[in-house]
Amino acid sequence: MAEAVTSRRRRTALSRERIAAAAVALIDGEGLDALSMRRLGAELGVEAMSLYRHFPSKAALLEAVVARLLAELPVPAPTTARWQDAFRALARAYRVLLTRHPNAIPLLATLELSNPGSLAVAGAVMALFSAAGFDPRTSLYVLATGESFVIGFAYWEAGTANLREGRSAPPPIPPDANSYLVEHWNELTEQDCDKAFEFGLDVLVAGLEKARNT
Amino acid sequence: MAEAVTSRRRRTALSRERIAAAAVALIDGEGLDALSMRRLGAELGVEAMSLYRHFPSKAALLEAVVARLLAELPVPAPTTARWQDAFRALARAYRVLLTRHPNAIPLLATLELSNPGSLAVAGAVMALFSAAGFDPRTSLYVLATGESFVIGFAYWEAGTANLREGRSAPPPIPPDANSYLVEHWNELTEQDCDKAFEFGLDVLVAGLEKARNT
DNA sequence: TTGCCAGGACTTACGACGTAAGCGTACGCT
DNA sequence: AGCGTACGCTTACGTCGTAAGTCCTGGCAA
Repeated sequence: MAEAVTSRRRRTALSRERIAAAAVALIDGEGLDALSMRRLGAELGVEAMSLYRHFPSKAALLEAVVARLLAELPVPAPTTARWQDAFRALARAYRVLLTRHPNAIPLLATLELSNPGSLAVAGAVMALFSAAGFDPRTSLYVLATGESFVIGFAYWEAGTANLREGRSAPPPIPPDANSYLVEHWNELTEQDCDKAFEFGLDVLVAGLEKARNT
Repeated sequence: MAEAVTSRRRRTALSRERIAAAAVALIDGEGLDALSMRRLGAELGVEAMSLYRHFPSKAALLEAVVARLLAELPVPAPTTARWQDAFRALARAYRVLLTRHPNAIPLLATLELSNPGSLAVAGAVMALFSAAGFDPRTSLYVLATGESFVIGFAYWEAGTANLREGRSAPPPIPPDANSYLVEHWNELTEQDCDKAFEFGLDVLVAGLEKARNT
């Protein structure tokens, strides 16, 4: 009876990993608001309070969720590639992460640097830029600028999603809209977020190149 | 009895304006979570349900809060100034707004473009950049890039506040931190957000100048 | 002046939330 | 065989947003 020893346990045992995974699935599938302890418990075939055996609070659970999401982001290794390319690659990877988990954006946006995963990435990024010739203080500013752009862009993308997909009132142009707005309404509703992101990336890289030479 | 005619009314009458103002005050003073209908009612000397006479839902109230906050942002008028200066001025003004209401950042970050105030600003900004020689589509990208940076930076600033003010564990350096991180820990804890923001602004403007000439 | 009406605040109630406290049980040791 | 403990369950409290209905009061018509 080596295998079936545990008879049929309640399903498979609860664990931090399993709980966090279910939480991510729930957030992705039904939004951040759907993630309540009771609901998450139900999803796992368990009562809400059972989860507290594995996490001291919902906040702790959310931390684990963030860590799990951040693990999807490859920490950049020291590389021989041009720093411009490394920067672009990292920013794109971060955006992909946020795009795959749009409902988790607020979680990742309010990231405290106390999060170990977050610190690891931050350290690697700063090392990368220092190696590229930026001084440490400036490397930090570069990190702040890059991360700000990616996070902010995720909100932009989410905030204009209704517009782009025409899910809000067909043309909700307010009557008092300024004339420029009406004239170029199409630009707003037909915008291409990939292109906008790449535009921002180009701007940042060009600006950073100049900053590096001063 | 021209004045005291209404005898002593319950205080001063409730109104959308008064409610929204109290909501902003409550958010600023005690955080977004403190804003509950019951609590807000109490703040106004009134029961929670009375507020529903003036707003159909809490979401509607929050919209009014956002509108009120956005009204603090001066909509840029067409100007003869260099577009670089106008861009910087607007970004700084937005940051000031977010800094004065840090607890409201999530509200402003999730801004849908359906918000009239938001649309007005967006239109003005795009008009400004078009006048500066960017084509309309590119003007939109510029708007997206700039707003993303400012919003994202507000989160960065909020997320590193504990670190900067040393309110978190004195040095919460994780033991497995990469060596670069340990070595330059000071850069993280002593960072100057004003300088970081200005750095990002410089980068953006330089990058935009280059984008304009291509 | 009297009477009515409507607007605006109050009361009560429901289901969901996070979580404190304590209980029962079945597994893995010795 | 017996026991300790890890882990899930139950109950309960105070909070939330808000649906539904009640009651007071001030302003106007007659």
